Amino acid sequence: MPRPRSLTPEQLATAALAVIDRDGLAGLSMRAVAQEIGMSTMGLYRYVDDRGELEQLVIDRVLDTVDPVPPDQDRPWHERIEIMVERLRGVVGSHPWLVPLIIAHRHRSVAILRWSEPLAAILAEAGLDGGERVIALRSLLAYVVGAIQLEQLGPLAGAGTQVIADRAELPYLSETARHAHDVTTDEEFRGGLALLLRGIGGGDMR
Amino acid sequence: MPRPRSLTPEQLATAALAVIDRDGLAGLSMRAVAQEIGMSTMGLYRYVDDRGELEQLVIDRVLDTVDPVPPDQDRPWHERIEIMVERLRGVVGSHPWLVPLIIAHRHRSVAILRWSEPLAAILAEAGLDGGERVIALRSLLAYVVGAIQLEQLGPLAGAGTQVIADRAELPYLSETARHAHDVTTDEEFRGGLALLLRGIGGGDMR
DNA sequence: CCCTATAGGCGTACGGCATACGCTTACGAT
DNA sequence: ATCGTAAGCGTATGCCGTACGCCTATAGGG
Repeated sequence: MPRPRSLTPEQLATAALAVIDRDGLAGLSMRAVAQEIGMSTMGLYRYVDDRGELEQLVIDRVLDTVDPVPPDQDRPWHERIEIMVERLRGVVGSHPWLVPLIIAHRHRSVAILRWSEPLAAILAEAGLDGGERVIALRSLLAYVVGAIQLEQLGPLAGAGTQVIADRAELPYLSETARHAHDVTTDEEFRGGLALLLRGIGGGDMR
Repeated sequence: MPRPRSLTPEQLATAALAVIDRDGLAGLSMRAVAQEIGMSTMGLYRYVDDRGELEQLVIDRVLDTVDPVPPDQDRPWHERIEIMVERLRGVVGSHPWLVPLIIAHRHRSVAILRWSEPLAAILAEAGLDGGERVIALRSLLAYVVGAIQLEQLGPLAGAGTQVIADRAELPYLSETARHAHDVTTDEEFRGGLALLLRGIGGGDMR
């Protein structure tokens, strides 16, 4: 009977994402999103209760693009986990600004659960049960979350690493930093993941 | 010749930390800190250029309390790494509010470098060189950063885990969640770290 | 075809934030 | 006693999220 809505939640999320991609997370405000859409600021509040809900909309929209379909069962389990993890990293890595948002709203996102399900299944298939599986799953999550942030905040090949390399009072650390250029971002991520997977597999990648 | 300063940077950091511990990170503002000290808001700007510098002061003050002294050389290398990592976790864990600040300002903190140095040394002693050591060090850092955040944002024993346990459409994940109560926070953290260390050690903890 | 209930959309206003700018004032060296 | 310097403060600006109340477009019933 009344006036119909003129906006879908997707359009809202898309507009907010456009603002973030253009002006960074600091540029995200109710005013900016309203202007992006061409609506008044307060008009947005017909669609979301508050700013947090808009943020949730954005991260849902992004995380929904992570493919949750279990990879080919013929591959060894550690390869399958690597595939799943790389999918998440790929999606999040293409919107680095909103990593903090994802961290903050992670527990309210259904997409991340749908993504975790095949991970849990693969771990079960690898022979992990009960507490072992809990720990393996959480460790993977911790590694992914931490690695993406490290990558985004201070890339291995960045200026910060060079500063470390020049610090004579930290011999081992600076020597390590000097080798950082040999390691690409992808190698770093996959290398660390491989270490974790080797640990999960008991060392023999069974 | 001119009027002397009435505040040390430590006092400033202590006041800001008091505000955070009392009112949370959201309660941290130049006004709040000024009030805590008993000074006007703008008076603070004689000591810091902007809010970011005050945040840096706070996290330096906290991270400076992390013991960087290398542990007893007689212990096996993986135990020594565990000791170092637990020291960082202990300090950060007692100020959970400022985890986001630490993440954001990590690369400007000297304390974290002083803490990383023995870590790099121990890894070298474990036989890791060049790219291998780079990856191992970054992985440890990524794990620690991620695990502390996961722990703080959604404890394994918390309500979020229960919600997952009840989701019938995610059988493996919910079955995993049902075992979460068996795992304490410490076990989770050490368990994941042990997996990573096992991977670093090549599976045989040599 | 008009009427009207309903919800969409908007304007204004409030309190809080960081901080630029300029003034006043306490102080130590002369 | 005087004066240059830097400490500390008051005010103002332009952001922010959002509570509240108004106006109006619209679709269903008459």
